[in-house]
Amino acid sequence: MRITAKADYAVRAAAVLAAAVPGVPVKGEAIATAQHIPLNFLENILRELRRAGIVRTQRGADGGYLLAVGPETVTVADVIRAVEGPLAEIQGERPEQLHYDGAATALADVWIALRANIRSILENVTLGDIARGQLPESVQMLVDDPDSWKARIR
Amino acid sequence: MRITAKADYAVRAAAVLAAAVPGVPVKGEAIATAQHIPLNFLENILRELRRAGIVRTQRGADGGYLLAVGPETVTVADVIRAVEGPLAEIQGERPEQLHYDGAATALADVWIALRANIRSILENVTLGDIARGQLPESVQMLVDDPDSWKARIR
DNA sequence: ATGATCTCAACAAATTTAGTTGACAAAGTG
DNA sequence: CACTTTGTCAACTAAATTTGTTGAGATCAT
Repeated sequence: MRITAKADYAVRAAAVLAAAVPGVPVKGEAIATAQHIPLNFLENILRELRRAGIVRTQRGADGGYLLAVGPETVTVADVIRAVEGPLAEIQGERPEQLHYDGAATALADVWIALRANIRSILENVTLGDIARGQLPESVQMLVDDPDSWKARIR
Repeated sequence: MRITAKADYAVRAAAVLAAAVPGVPVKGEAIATAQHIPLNFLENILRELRRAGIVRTQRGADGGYLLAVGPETVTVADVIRAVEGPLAEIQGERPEQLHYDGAATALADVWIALRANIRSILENVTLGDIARGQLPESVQMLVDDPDSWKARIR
């Protein structure tokens, strides 16, 4: 269960746009230096966000990238899906398409529940939330629980 | 956020052992055919589960694999950690070790909350639960919610 | 001893990840 | 118009990860 560099970069770049003055384009290079993201790679990512309708672009001098929609209407899940596809996959299949035999039959339900819990975080945090530094209460409750911060030693 | 074939195989193999008659070894080949897992790959995985103290082995004729501990004391999270390392990583780092700048500062908390929600499923389902086909109520509630089954169209 | 079974290191093909490169297109400025 | 700035895009690539396979060996019960 890993978040790739690409997905992480995408959310961070989108957060920068969410925090920018509305209507004023932010240059790719400004995003790259602010978030320490390789510029060329970032441009690939921003182009995918544009194709997904999350980002708008302006070419030429004084050009750059802008959010295509309001920061409160785009969730982290939207951004990740735009660059990586489905939020949760098991061996490349969506959880609801699996079927297991014998002793493992109930495992399919575990994956369904897992995806539901992943969604309940990623679909409830918007770019605006991140840019403002104010997460929804249901998410903040988890952050405030000391247990959430403990690394489980293997 | 994907579950690899290896992690999926590991949980399914462990579920087979959890469902077996206690004390009687199950042959690798029996697990492989029951769950449609390539035998050689499965043996690699079972060896890792043995090193993690989850599985016990018996060599020779009438040998095979057994759970080293009670099925109710091993969680899905334990099995996945044994073969894949930490449950949730962002760019190879644990969530609590991240720090972001500027507009993305709050993103670190999102990853913490995400891991907490992943754990609340995977650390609360045991191999016994899966083998019996009876998941904990908090997990089953999510499975019973029709929303959990909908594929989000991108 | 013998056959069944697990052990282990090494190898390897395919895929994914994380980028880089270079030619091009559009927008604004002088 | 020429020129600079910026995004667009396809193609390429190195490294890591995933998903296995192979073959020689160790161990156990009979």
